[in-house]
Amino acid sequence: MDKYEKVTELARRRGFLWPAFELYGGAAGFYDYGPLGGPLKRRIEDTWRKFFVIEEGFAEIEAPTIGVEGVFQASGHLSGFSDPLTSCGECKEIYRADHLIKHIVEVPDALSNEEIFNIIKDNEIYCPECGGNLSNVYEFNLMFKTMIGPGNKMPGYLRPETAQGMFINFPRLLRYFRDTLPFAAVQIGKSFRNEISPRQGVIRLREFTQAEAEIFINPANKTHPKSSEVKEIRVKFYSQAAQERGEPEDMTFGEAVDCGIIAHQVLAYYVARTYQFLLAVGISPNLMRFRQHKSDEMAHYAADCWDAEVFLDRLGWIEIVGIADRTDFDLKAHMALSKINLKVFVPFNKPVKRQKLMVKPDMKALGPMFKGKAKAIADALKALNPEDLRGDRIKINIDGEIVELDPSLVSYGIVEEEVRGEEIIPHVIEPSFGIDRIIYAAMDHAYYEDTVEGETRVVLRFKPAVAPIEVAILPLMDREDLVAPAEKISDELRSLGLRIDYDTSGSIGRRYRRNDEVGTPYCVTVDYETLEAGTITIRDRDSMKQVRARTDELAKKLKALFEGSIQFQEAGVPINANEQ
RNA sequence: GCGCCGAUAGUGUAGUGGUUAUCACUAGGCGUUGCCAACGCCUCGACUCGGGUUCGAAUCCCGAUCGGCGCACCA
Repeated sequence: MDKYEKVTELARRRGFLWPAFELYGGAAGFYDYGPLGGPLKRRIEDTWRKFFVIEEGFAEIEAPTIGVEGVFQASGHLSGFSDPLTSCGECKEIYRADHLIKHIVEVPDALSNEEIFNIIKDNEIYCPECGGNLSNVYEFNLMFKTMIGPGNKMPGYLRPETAQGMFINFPRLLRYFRDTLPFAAVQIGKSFRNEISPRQGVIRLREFTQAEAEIFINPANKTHPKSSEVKEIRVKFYSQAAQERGEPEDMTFGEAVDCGIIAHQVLAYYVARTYQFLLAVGISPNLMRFRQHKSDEMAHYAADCWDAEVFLDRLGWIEIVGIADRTDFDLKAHMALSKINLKVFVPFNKPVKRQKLMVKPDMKALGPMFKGKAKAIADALKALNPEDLRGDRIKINIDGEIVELDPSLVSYGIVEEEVRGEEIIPHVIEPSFGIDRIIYAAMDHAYYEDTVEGETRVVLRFKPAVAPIEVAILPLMDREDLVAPAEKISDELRSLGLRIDYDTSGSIGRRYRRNDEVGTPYCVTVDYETLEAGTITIRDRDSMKQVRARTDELAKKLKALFEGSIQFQEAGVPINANEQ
């Protein structure tokens, strides 16, 4: 059994991840989070919130998972997500139908499936592999479609990314942030892609969870005020050049920006924050690297794009986060389709004085003269240069018709005006996290086996901040005199908000092993000394060592352990379990 | 979507055209047990689904579903 199998088997058996709809035969690409997977996911999301909502001050919003057509027309998902396919009747090979006719038609995108098929037939195109006949052209769209309301009037689509929710709320977000750049909004939620062939468990899902941030910045200033806080952090960069060589290179974020490997400070800062977040949820730094998109895989509008990749047993290097400078692509697209101004007014430090040509058409004269065309003529006049306005006759072109005017019909002059700022379209830095993949990676990297007295001990070495169970309360034996105080301790710790598991079944060793397997950082045992001396023992998952502490100090000690303000040995008096 | 391979308790497995489907671990109960998967007894628990062949199918055949691998896809 390889590690992938061990981890997925453990995840299934102990209630982290379950294939969805098992009762009815299942469906590929859908998973349930079980009683331990649910809390693990929530705690990883909460850690993300701590990093990006609390510490970075980004605004968390929640948009519908179903979007109307315009959203995905503008985003490009409706056209870009829908590929015309054709397959060979002989060898069953599948082809992009539009790619087969690229040498015949300039823009195959513009054609219907039927037109593409006709071109394939008329030009006698056969299967490039075996020469067989090609089937009808059909559409495969990765968007899940539905209907909003009765009557099939309004199509809706399950969102393929959470990002659009931030883009289409841009005007309200801008107002919320008092019309000032930079600002950012985030969203944690479900996205949906009707993948052709979901594989590899939770790595490729049809319904999955994303945590995305859209950071709107002024394109003229791609520096970050906190970049000095991360510039000494050293990671493995797998830049375009490094990929050519086949070897990632170790350097600090400061160096990566200085030598131009990362496009700019803002991008570097959020790549660094991503690194810190991934460490916080238990991704191993040795099994992590940052890979730059090659120019041919980068979206055409992106200025630079870095993926956080983790190494997973059997699966290899898997992308878990993408951090892209999407420039002004998204806002421009929504501006073009919605006709809503999504620009931001950015004031200059000092107002600029500027000479400006002022053209004043004499509307009183032009109106009666040209009637309906008067406005078009006036607009054309305003667009002219001073040279054109001089001379005996002014010639303008209105929809191909040359109109000649007497110069007396328009007056003009140079005026001085004060310009206080300019309208810009913000650029967007987008860190996009695949939460499900991060959860799987956190389990894979936490998985650990050792051998104790000839038995294999399986441990998930979760960070306490993400462990689904934080403390197990275990009466040494299932006896009333031990059970009663143990229940009391459980209730007290629960009232403090700790995730407690209380277990009396089987031997103490068996319960330790069970808790190791689900990653419980600390086990507390209640024994006869609890009754006599008012003390309990605390057991550390990773070292299997125990200390004895006062029962009335337990909550305080646990809190300190979780905060990392004390070492385990400082939580009480060390004891050697084997001597007892 | 295509090709190859697979599917038996919670997990890992044995096995067969014909009595009540094997074993281990797990889980639950009782007893025992003073700190790292102890022990004894008891108990729960499965042939992925649909169709066909057959007197009889969990076993053979076909299809579907799910999973693994390869190809394709991954805006």
